[in-house]
Formats: sequence, structure tokens, C-alpha cells
Amino acid sequence: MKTTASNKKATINDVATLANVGKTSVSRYLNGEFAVLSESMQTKIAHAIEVLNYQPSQIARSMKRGHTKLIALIFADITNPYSIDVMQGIEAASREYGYILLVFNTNNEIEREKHILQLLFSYQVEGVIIHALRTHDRNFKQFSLPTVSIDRQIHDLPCDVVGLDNDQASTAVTRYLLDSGFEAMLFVTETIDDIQPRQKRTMVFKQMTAEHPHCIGEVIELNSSKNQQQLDSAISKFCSKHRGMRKAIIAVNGAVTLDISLALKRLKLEWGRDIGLIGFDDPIWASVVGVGITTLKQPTFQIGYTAFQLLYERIHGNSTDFRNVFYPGELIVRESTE
Amino acid sequence: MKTTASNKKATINDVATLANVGKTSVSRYLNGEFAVLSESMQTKIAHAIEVLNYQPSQIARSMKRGHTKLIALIFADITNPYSIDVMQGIEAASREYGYILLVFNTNNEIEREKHILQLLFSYQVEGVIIHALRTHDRNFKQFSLPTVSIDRQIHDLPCDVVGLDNDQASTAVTRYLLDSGFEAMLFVTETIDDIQPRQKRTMVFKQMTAEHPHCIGEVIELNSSKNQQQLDSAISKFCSKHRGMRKAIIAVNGAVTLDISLALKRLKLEWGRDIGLIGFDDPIWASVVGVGITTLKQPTFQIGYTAFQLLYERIHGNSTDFRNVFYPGELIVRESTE
DNA sequence: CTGTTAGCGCCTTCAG
DNA sequence: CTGAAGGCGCTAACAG
Repeated sequence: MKTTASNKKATINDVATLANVGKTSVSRYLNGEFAVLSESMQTKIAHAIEVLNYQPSQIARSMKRGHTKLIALIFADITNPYSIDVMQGIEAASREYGYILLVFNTNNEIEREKHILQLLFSYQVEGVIIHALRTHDRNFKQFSLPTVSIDRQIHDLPCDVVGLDNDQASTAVTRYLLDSGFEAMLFVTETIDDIQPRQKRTMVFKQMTAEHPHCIGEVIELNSSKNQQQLDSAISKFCSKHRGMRKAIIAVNGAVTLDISLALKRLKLEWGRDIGLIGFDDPIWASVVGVGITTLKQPTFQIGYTAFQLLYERIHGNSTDFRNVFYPGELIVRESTE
Repeated sequence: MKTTASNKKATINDVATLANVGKTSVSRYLNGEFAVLSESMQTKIAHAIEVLNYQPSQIARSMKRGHTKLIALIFADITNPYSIDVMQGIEAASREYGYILLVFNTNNEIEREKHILQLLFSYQVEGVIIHALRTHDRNFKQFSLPTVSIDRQIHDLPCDVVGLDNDQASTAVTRYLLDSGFEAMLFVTETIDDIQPRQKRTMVFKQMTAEHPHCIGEVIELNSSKNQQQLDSAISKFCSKHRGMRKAIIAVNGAVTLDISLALKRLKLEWGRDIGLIGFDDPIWASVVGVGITTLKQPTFQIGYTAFQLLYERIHGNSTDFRNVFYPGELIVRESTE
């Protein structure tokens, strides 16, 4: 309200008029083409911009140039802490590169997903980073925007993938348990479907334990993450079956780690003392609960950051073949596996 | 690659040409003005759209109409779980209303904030929801977009506010502790500055304990959240000072609850048995840690949802005076205060 | 070095 | 009911 005339947003024309120059020059000024602008012109324009508190309209620019500096982030479930962790890395990178993040949540609804994919076109988003739930998805088939997938491969959408090196990670976890003298291990995973990471983690565990004759390796695949009973009975069966042996449970991810912790509490079992516990992902509370839970920490920030960089390269055409970038995880030993 | 000719995005003109109609009619079709379109026309257009896989450009639309269906979400610290929780509510609401979320993180950098505020104009964002860190901020002074603040008032920016009813909440917490027979309580808060919620929570606690002559109420204000030592010594001093009395610690928010839990572990103190513990906010791990931590849960989803609604109303001009909406919290009793 | 002109894709008068 | 013309704010030739 302090400015002179109208309280409408100033346009490039207003600036040109006030500065007494053509709008082309203003445009050039905005785009940093100072080499082709006389000093007097520069100062005049700068002044006018200042006075009018002028902000060039990205909308108009996008319309003209065709690129929007917008990228989309699609979560299948915005509730998933992993996604949020990765988002922090993405956010940091996008900030550096001057990109803006549109955040979407498909909320596991296939219709919603379809709608979103359309929106992305409408808004001329330049690229997409997605943490997909389903790896098969016909909505993706028609999809043609530059895309990077987080954590897992998507069958119906060829794209770059960045995530954890699940071979290394699962090997580290299993070997650690083996070396620590555990004799019976229960690997707890959510439904595997064809979600690569869960598959890999499980497979490596199976193989490694199979190779150790003195060690028992069992796997249980939870039907639904809400299924307390299944988990409780699986654990108590496991315990009674291997009475007298050193036992440990492995959680395939942070959500499962939480579920198991809760189950153990219900069963009055104490991790560290009564049974070993180790989990993929390193939730913030892993160090606070009981004696602390040993975890395999993913470099989530790094993953997000790299995801953006890959996307950036792809947007700008430096696209070779689709790449997979998998980072090693870090074993963080706490007393749950003492 | 399945479509006919060019692989460029189809425009309204392409549709018009293919359908053999004027683009005005297509535009009308897009905007649902079916009352003014003959049936034959409708089908022709529908067909052409289908064939071309046409998506109207939001960019162009925004340019013309002036509104973008974009709203911005600004976090001072994207790392803050509270923000993320609230975001879920905002996301849900924005989805229902057909708005898209731009997510920003000022990352506590004042320069960054300035930059973002400018961007908001460039992108013609229709409104802003902000979880501000500082309540004084000169960047806000010039700011004129419809805005809703989460959790706290912002001095330099008159706007709607939605958050917790801190009077009710703090009263509930303190009264509960009093009723449970605790005789000495330590209220731990991060630096209060003029952040309303912390202020209120602390104040209510002070008043209520002051009114109870048999009860001791102390407050400690942490300088920095990283300051372990300060916390450790404060707690142990508190404990030794009130030896023999039933003691409890109150954490002003989830972050502090975590810090205190860690401190207690370092001090070999067990909440529930050695000392009571209660915290504002209800982090997911509150039920897993030790015997479980009693919390005062905020309706974070609701807060986010409402924030969007208020913003929506303001964007659409139903703006009366600025409103404050404060929701009551829910006390969730666990064994840390037994 | 500088300004004129012509659109980007869409919507909105205003005439048929 | 339908279409032609103009313009949103900006940029990119193309001339001076």
C-alpha cells in the first residue's frame, strides 16, 4: 500500500514505461544479458524495478520458454517416514538447483494416481521423483516424463533408480548376527510382492543362513502390517521352538521394527536380554527404546539428493542408459544384539 | 509414440482443428459450459481430445485467469516432525479442494526465506501456510498473500492461526500430574523467545503449581537443543534436591521428550519407576520406549486440515477478521506416570 | 546497443 | 448455439 499507483502486480510493461525503455531491454536485463545493455539503461531499469517492486511472472515465463522449474514428488503414502527422510535430501538439492517441489500423495489410491499424473502434464512439471508402492501399474505405461524412482524398481516405467545396496546391507546384517553367535534367526518382512528391496534383503538372509549349518534362518511374511496376532504368534512359536538357543529377530524395515518392538512388549520379551533385535532403517527412536536397537541405517538424505541430481541430468538431456545407484548401509550396533 | 503425428503436446488449437470447430467451443467444453454446446459438438470435441490425449495447460490457464491453484507450504525446518505431521492434514485438504502444494524449507536461513517469499509471487501462489520459526521477521512486513500460520502467532504478519489450545493442554497435563500425587515437577522447555505455545505451556504450569503449596514446580529453559550437559545436570540437580518426593518431568514438545529420554538413560534413571515423565506431542515411539511415555497428543492432522480450510476461505474472499482456531489436546496416559 | 513485432495456450468479450 | 479477435506477461527473432 506504500507504493505509488495501482496495487496490482507490476508487469514488465510498467517497468519499461517507467524506465522509458523498451520492454525487450527489461527482459534482457532480467535475464542477465548485461553485456548488451548500456550502463545508463541498466541503472534506469534497476531503479524502475526497485520502485515498482517488480517480480517477473514465472507463469508467463514458463509459458514462453516451456520449462517451469517445477518437479514433482510423488508418495504412495506420505505417512511413510522413509519417504519424508528422503524428501529432505531432495528438497536440499532442488533448492540448490533452483527447482521447486510439488508434493503429491497418491494415498494408495489408483484413481488418485491417475489424476496426479495428468496434473503433472498440465503443470508442465519437468520431472518426477517417485516413491511408488506398486511396482506394476498401468498408469505408468503411458507416462513419458523424466522420472527417478526411489528405493525400488518400477516394472512398468523404465527410469533411474536410487536406493540402498540391499545385497551389501543384508549381508552386513546377517553376517553380524552370525558373527555375534546367534543360532536362530527370524526374518520378518512385509508382503514381498515384487518389491525389490524386500526381496533382496530376504534372499540374502536365506542364502547366508542356509550356508551356515549350525544356524537356523526362518522367514515370515506378514500379510498386513496391522496384523498383530500373526506377529505375536509367529514370534512366540519361534521362541519356543528354539528354546535354549541364542535367538534374534530381523525387521525388514522401520515400520516392522516398530511392530516387532510392540509385539515383544506384549509378549513380555526384552530385546537384548531375552532375544536379539535388529532392523533395517534407523528410526530416531532406535536409541531410546529399552537398551537401544541395532539398526542398518540408510543414507536417506544422500539418496534423496542423488535422486534429484539424476533427475536433473535427465531433464537436461545428459541421458544415457537408465542408471541404478545403490548406496551401502551403515550398521549401527546397539545393545539389542549384545 | 502411439499417437498420430507430432509428439509435441497437443494444444487447444489441435483439438479445434481435428474436431473441425472453433477453439472457443473447445474452451467452453473444457470449462464445462455444456449448456451452450450442441450434442454433436460435444461428442466431436470429446473424441478429438481423446485421440490427441489432450491436456489443457494449467500454465496458460493460470496466465489468463490469474489464479494458479497453487499454495505454498513453508517450513522453517523441514526436519521437524510436527511440521510433517501437520503437512499430512494440509495435503489431504488441498487434495480435496484441487489445490497443489509447493513445499519449501527456509532451513532457518533468513536469506533463503526472503528468496522464497519472492518466488511465491513469481509463481502466483494463491496462499501460504507457514510454520515459522521466528515470530519477528522483517521479511514478512511487506508480505501480502493470504496466509495461515501453524501453531503460533507471527508478530510481523497478521494472519489466521491454527494450533493447539495450550491453556487447556497445559492445564490437563499439570492437573493430571497433581492429581497423580507428584510433589515435585520439572518443566523443560526450549528457549521461549516469544513463541506463544512454549510461553503458554510454561505459564500455565507455573501458575498451577504455584497455587498448590504442597507442590514444587520448577522450570528450566534450554539454551540450545543440543545441550546435553545442561539437561543432564539440571535433571540430576532436580532429583537430588527433591530426594524422597514423587518427581516428574514435563517436556514442552516431542523433541524435548526425546532429549529427556536420552538424558534419563545416561543418568541411569528409569521413567515410571524412578521418575515420572510426560511430554507434549505424541511421537510414534512414545508407546515403545521403556514402559511407555505419557503424552499430550495434538490433533495434528486436524490442525493441518483446518489450516487449509481457513486459507481457502481467505483466498476466496470470505475474509472476516483474522481467526485463531485452537484445538484441545488429548492426554494419553502410559506407564511413565504411574 | 535498442526497440518492434509476433506469438506461447488459453479465455473472454463481442458479433454473428 | 458458434467463432473471430484480442490480450494475459514474457521472450525471441528481426530490424534498426
